[in-house]
Amino acid sequence: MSDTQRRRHTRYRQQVRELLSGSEEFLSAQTVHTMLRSQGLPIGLTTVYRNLQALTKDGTVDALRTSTGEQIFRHCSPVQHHHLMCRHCSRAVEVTGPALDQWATALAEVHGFTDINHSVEIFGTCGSCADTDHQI
Amino acid sequence: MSDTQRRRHTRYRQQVRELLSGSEEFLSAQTVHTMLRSQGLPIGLTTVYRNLQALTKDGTVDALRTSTGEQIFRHCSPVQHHHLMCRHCSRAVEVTGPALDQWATALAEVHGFTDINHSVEIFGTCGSCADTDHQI
DNA sequence: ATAGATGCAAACGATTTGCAGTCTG
DNA sequence: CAGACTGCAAATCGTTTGCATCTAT
Repeated sequence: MSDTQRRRHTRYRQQVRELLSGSEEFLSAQTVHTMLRSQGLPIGLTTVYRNLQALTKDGTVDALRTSTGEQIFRHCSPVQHHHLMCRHCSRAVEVTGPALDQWATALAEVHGFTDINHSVEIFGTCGSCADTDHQI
Repeated sequence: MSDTQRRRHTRYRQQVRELLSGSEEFLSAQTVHTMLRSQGLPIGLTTVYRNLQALTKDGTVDALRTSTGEQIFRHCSPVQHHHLMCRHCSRAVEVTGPALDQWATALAEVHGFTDINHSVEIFGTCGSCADTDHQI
């Protein structure tokens, strides 16, 4: 749960890393697996999971949880940004909040916390879905 | 997925609601189940899940996900507050951020979103865990 | 009566692990 | 060569569902 052991340089880990580097989206392990397979890479789902885990542990990628409990990953971005997503169509808008980030950091420090990391998820009904008169 | 159907007034749902009303903590379904059983209530785990789901749908309780993907519930509080938690010992501090809440609401509206709901989770290493020289 | 509520067992979906074979440093 | 890495199948774990049985209204 805490070892950042020596890693070998393998083709698959490299591919997983590259795929994430080339996307600004948060992707699920299953999606990463499907994408790599469709690129003709015969990688196994287990390997994808293990590599995403390793990359997360090494701080190469960030991991998050969707509201359904599914894990999603994205390459670490220098700028922290958050998400505004529609609970009906899952449309997502990336937003940043410098003030918010500072607040979170300061707040955590005041409470004696270090090595801070935070995430903000805003859920709502987007315009088109509201129009469609979706039942909640 | 969207029906707030007519609910009957039953002993079990009442107990689940009361248990949550009496706690400021976020509790998992399993915990709620265990607590009710230890009170001598012969309720089934399935029923706990179904009631927590119903209460969440009716807006009586709020549901969240832990970093392990587990769902946790708490009675809705009039004031929105967020969490600062230690990634090692899971110690949590409740914090409020009026400015943040306004920012989130305004931001969502600007993007045409309605029926907004947001959550902020801040993770870090708390003082005691940092002292203990925990391996990351 | 009649539709919602409940319990149990089986089903599920995402993630993890055991194990044997493979490959990197 | 030793220790990482990989794949497959089986195991977990939290949560959901099918179904027959109760029970509130």
